[in-house]
Amino acid sequence: MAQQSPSQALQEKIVSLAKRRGFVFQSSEIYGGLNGCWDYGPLGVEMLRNLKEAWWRSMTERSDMEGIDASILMHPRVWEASGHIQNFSDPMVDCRECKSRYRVDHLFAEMNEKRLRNIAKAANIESALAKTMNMESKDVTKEQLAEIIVGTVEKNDALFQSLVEQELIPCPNCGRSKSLTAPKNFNLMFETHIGPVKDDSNAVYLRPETAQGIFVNVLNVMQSSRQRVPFGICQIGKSFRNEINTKNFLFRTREFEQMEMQFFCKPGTDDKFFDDWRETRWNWWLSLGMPESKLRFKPHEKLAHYAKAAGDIEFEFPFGFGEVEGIHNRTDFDLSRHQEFSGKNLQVHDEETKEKYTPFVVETAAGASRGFMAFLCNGYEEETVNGEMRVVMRLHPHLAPVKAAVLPLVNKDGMPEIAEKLERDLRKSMKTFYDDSGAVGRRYRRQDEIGTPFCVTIDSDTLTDQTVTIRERDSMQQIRLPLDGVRNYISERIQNPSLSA
RNA sequence: GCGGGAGUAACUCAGUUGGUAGAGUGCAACCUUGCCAAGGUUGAUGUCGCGGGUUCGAAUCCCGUCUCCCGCUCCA
Repeated sequence: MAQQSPSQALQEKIVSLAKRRGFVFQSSEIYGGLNGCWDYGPLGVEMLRNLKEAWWRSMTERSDMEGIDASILMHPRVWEASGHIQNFSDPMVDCRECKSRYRVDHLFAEMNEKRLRNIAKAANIESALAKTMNMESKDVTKEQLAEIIVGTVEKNDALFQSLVEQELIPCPNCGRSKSLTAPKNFNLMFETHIGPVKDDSNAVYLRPETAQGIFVNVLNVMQSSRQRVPFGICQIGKSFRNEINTKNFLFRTREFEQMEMQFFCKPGTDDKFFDDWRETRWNWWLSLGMPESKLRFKPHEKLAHYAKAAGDIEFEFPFGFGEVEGIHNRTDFDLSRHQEFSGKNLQVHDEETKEKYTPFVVETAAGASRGFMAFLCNGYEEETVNGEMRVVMRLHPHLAPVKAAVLPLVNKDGMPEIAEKLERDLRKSMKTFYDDSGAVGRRYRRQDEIGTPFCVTIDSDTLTDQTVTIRERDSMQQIRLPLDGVRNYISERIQNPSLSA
């Protein structure tokens, strides 16, 4: 067995439990699996639905919010407008010697000016560049130079290779010349084709983010719902990114689900809404049982091309802190671009000042798959009870896939019949599980492992006085209740977990 | 994509110098059991990740490949 850290062991235990109990399976496992893809099993799908439901309700139960569900396939021009066509395909090169990999644009961005000028000269683009920028070649800045070179080189692999051969582009890591491979294009969007014939003219993309489905529908939503700025639109849905490397179970996958909200507001109010949403979203994670000690808010140092302010809510996974939700001030970038590319007016009218403006957008984009994994990691706990190890998944009752298990203490004297009837009754209002196999203690532990908050046990007293015990997952304590009060009791405790027994 | 580790039952893992696979847990059935898992009896389940090669014979040796984990890289 390879040496592994405790956190690595923890992650493997969670992955193992997830499979064994039906939370998450690897995709296409009987065929050897598909890299970076996972399936949700019977318990996983319940929990994921609960998570999305909790998000949806918290977001839409307010007067300034509407929901949509946009198509995954969108007009290809959407991705030109969003910048994904340009920014989401980064040519990369490898160093044959030291095995380092670089993005071509990074390669030139790091170079000093002298080298850049030599390259421009060698590539014979210096004068062309000065002409297009309408200035003398000596006045062109280092950054502009790098930008133009990148633009030229990225479209011309032969040119790049000839520059490498001329020893103008050494490897930044090992310094060797002539060691870089030809640029390889990594398109981070999945491409498919509309219609039965595959050619470039009918290419479409699986969306790499759900946001654009909201932006392109902003007029439709405003007109149909009579919302006025400020207001938000939210959506839950799958997105796809052709990641170079998948990693860490559900954390970095090629197909993932987002829970996303775009809030449209007047320029000048965006900073306030950014702060408000950051706080709202932070508190949402806490409301589902995330301890503040395992969360942090990390502001972005380098901002994306569209953002004015951005930061991530990060959870401390076994492998370290990782983003579970991003909060971005996207400014008017997206709507302006769609306005430009579609030719449609996406401005709104200010009643007070009689001015027109393009709304600013504050985005909250939470990962459903990542959140799911975060709650599993957070809930997993091993503790010692009477000298035995107990594995308990401390999931918030809203998230728990099964809310209540019904157990006959023993399989005789009519206990199973009463238990079955109770289970049928409870099933109408919550997800339940009936278990009559083995000793009751073992059945409790089985439920602990999948995070079931309550177990109801029918015993011999039930036969005479119509009462049952309810055993609570975290404390393992039991109370006695009348049989006909069970449903209300559990419903209330799920609704408001802070109520004590 | 590079480097390192791993892949044998649902899970965790044994399997010696090559001789067609075992344990524990789990699962199923029956018995037992009256509140915190591992009492009893019986039973089922294996493309040894996949493909090829060497060999009379491969879980074991060789090559390729897939998947997972770690590090680098990447993550508009």
